[in-house]
Amino acid sequence: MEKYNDTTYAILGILTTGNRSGYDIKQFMDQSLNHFWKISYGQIYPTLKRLEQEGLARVETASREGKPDRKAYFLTSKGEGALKDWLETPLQNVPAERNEVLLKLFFGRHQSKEQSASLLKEYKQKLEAQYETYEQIEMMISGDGCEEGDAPYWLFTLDYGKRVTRAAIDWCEETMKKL
Amino acid sequence: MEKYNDTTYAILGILTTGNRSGYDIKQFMDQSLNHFWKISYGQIYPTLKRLEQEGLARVETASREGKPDRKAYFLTSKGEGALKDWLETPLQNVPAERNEVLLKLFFGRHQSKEQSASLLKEYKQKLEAQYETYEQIEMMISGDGCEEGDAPYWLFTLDYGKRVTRAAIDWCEETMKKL
DNA sequence: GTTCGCATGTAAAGAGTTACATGATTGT
DNA sequence: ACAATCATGTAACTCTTTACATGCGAAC
Repeated sequence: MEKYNDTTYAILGILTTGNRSGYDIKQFMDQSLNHFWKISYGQIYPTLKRLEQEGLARVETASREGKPDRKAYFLTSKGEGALKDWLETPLQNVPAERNEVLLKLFFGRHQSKEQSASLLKEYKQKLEAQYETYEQIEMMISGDGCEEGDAPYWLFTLDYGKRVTRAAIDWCEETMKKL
Repeated sequence: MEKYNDTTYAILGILTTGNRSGYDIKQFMDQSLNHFWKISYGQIYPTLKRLEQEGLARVETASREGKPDRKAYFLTSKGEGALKDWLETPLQNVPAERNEVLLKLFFGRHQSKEQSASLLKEYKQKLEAQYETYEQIEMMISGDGCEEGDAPYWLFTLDYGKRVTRAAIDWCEETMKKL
């Protein structure tokens, strides 16, 4: 069996949500998975092509006068199987996130306390904005029938984002005091 | 002025700590920056070469009979300037960390509750191991004269790691209950 | 005698972003 | 007129890892 990377499985998974075209997938990702998985068109379109070539998805091309074609991708049973296989595979690595703020603070000895403080302040603001975004998405999902289907799982991931972001905000505050 | 990426600045910064060779840099990174910045030899050696070519560092090669040469790199004043300039530049992006666990949980509808639970359990174990690693490094740094020099800043980054990891562990526990 | 630590480096492959190209429609 | 949204896609570039190549000395 071919090997795919996690990004490919992300796309495979999104196809189960009813988002069918490359464009749809990008939209959906920007709204829902953005806090833990980003992706660009430069990956989406070639990946969809490959999925189709290898029988994990089939495509329906709708020609619409004037407008560009709209290609809708659908998972095949082989595709569904591949997704489930991947879901079952144990975790490989919990990869360290790269954090520019920590990297700069690590070398903070070489700058003034004020500079370190403004770095933390800037970071805190971005984290707070992120936190609000999570709350907004949460409200959108929570609305209708959130006890069923995908919604509970989506809310779990948002809860993660909120908790971790909250912890980071607290750290910013505490660290500013210690400087 | 040339443009460098954050990885290059990480190496530049490490040169201020007294770690001089490519090998030293890798060792130091694996011990101290591992939780927010990883790097491979494939990046270190070419980067050091470039730093030297562009005058940010100079190199002293020690030929030792039998053994391979040992190259020690030292920051030039130009290199120190470049590091300080980078430290002052505002944050560009707080890039979303990619998280395989969240990605799998997001599509949790397509697997059994038991499978989702074991995913979380596995993740929790890795996080707890990570937490312990942070505590061990913390103890090593805390030992001698930790009020001076780089130590306080290094402890800040470890505190971040601990807080965020703790939040993630809590989330694992809570989410397992909700499944 | 084999593995581990020291110590350097390169080549190839994979992953991912950015910029570009095309072109219709809709709203300001 | 101009920008935004819809919609597809490719090429070039950057970043990063992995695998390989070399070879000594010490420990087991």
